[in-house]
Amino acid sequence: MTGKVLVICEKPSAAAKIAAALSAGRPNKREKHGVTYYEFSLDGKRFVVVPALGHLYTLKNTRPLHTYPMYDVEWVPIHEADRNAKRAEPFIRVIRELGKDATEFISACDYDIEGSVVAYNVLRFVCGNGAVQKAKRMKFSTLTAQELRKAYENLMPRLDFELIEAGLTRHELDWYWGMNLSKALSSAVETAEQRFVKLSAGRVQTPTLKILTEREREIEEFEPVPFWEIAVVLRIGKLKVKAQHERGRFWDKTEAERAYSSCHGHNARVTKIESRRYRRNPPTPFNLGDLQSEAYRCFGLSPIRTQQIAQDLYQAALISYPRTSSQKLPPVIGYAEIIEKLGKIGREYGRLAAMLLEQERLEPNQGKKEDPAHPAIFPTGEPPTDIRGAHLKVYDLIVRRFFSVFAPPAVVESTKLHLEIGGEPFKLSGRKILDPGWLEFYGKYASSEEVQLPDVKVGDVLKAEEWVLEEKQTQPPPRYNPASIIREMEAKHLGTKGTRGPILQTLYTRGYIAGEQIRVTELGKQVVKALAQYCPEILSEELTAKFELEMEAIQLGKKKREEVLEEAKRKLAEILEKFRLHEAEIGKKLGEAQRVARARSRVIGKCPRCGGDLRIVVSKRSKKRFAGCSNYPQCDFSLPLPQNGLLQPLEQVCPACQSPQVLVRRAGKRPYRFCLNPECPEKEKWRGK
DNA sequence: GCAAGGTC
Repeated sequence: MTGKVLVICEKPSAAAKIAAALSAGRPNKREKHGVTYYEFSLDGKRFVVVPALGHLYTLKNTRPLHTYPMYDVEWVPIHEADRNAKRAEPFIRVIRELGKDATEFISACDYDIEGSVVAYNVLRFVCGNGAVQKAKRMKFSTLTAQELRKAYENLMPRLDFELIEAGLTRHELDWYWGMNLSKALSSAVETAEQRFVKLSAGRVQTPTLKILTEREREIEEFEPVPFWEIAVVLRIGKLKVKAQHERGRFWDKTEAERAYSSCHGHNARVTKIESRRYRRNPPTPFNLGDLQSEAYRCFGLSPIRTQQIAQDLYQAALISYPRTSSQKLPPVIGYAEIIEKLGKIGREYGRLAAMLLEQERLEPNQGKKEDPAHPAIFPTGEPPTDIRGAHLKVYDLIVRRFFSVFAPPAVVESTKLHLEIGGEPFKLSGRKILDPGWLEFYGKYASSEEVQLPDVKVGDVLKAEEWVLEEKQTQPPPRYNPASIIREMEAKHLGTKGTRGPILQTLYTRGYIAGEQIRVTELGKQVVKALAQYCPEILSEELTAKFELEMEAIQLGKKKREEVLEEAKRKLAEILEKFRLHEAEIGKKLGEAQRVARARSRVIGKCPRCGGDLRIVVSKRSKKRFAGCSNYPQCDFSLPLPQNGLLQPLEQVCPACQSPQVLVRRAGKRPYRFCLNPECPEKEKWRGK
């Protein structure tokens, strides 16, 4: 053997696949300091394939961030900057030890700007000694053996420096903008009120907050307009149906009343029947965003919780890599084999799998979105052994979705009956599923419901039972919920698949937003207002777009990193200077808003004794927390609260007893609902056990 | 303290 090749991979699972592909399935698996790596020989050389764990290095300020602006940052091992990143340390150690006598280096991280930076930092900070100049690059778009081997055969002779430069710039720009603006916000409150409030702004979080604030404004400014609707309840045999006036909304009350009195007391006559058949195509394979959206719709799981569950399922080898944006399933994953294995898991899966395997062809209905390193999420076919609760629900959703994408389209017939009631035109719409196709595979997660229509023909007279004139009001646009805002972020290219959930969580943690139906707090509004005045750039998703253009220019060699960074510093200096001049007034408003938001976040519900606000209070004497009335000492109503974990008031009252509830979040545990009523019938059940 | 990005 004449040399030693060190292959650096993005993560442990990628290292396993890359080693297997290059060694034709025969790598020697080894372990050092708890890190698994692989060895084999190839082309007369000794290969060592090691994993990173995503970014092993991060940007850190070289001196304390007491004042702004501040641009002095350096790359440090991530465990030195983040106490929760201890597990990264052994990876650096292992790579250092194995790389000592390496003669060649290959960057085999994901082929995107972050992956390029992961490998580059490892090469320059861990391997040293010209590793950067010597290193070659593997370029692949999925981690399949075939493509990995091809990538090795067509090895790029040098690192992808253009991509690396773009990535380094992205990190620094985000740090400059985010840290400095965050510091400016917090400093403003400190100047005005001599107290510290943790505030933040950033390229992704702030435009997201802006979108939510805009919706808040639309809702506040919304003026409802009254309208009238006319419905007639018809009975045909056992079937009871509701026909609507063809005009839908009447904006004029007298017109509505005139139409109502015309039809009142009359039966309906069928004047025309229109029906049309159409196909509803199967859904596309899940990427992380789609899974988060569906898990929220079907189970009410928050995007961040779904992400955790998917990660757990992935680590249990039950599903493929979940942090993907791909909606495509390449044939190499082996459709039939997975479906067969899933079929053995249970009777229902068995029945569905058999139906799919009987089809002439297995071809997934793929979506348009792609991912540089991973296919869409799919079940591996491994039998789940010990999964329960939400994990089981998400697993089932993923399996059924996987089945569905191979199933035929559903055939639906929609029918519209035109009716005449006392000279007024009415309509009755129905939907019938002629062939369920994929709907049967998606099962209870499919939303399409049939609307049954009576079997009638033109000229038939249907008996009317009830005539209804209803006054309604136009509704404001709906509030975003965690799933819909994440979809919006994706549509506007804000954040990445893995960061959208956590960034939304940051907005909650800062107290900028609250509630399942997301409302922007007074604090969130004031942050947006202050930034709108002094730094409109950070509010708009265009900053992300601008960043992308700059990154592209760097990748094309049209711009230099230093140039882009200097430009950002100049811009920020200008913005921050103006901001500082108004620190006191900005800080006063932010501080006041923070108090309002904090007070509101403690309100759990109404006091059942006096109607005041029931709030979370911490006892001065015992330091214990309890729910107390805002009218204390006039009203001394109180209830006990759990003492451990973070409490989050819930909008919905307890389904069993209609009392207010809080969500209890404890580190590493599943959040649970706590009903304030000590006598809640649900708790009685538990006591009995 | 404070971002956004990767990872488990």
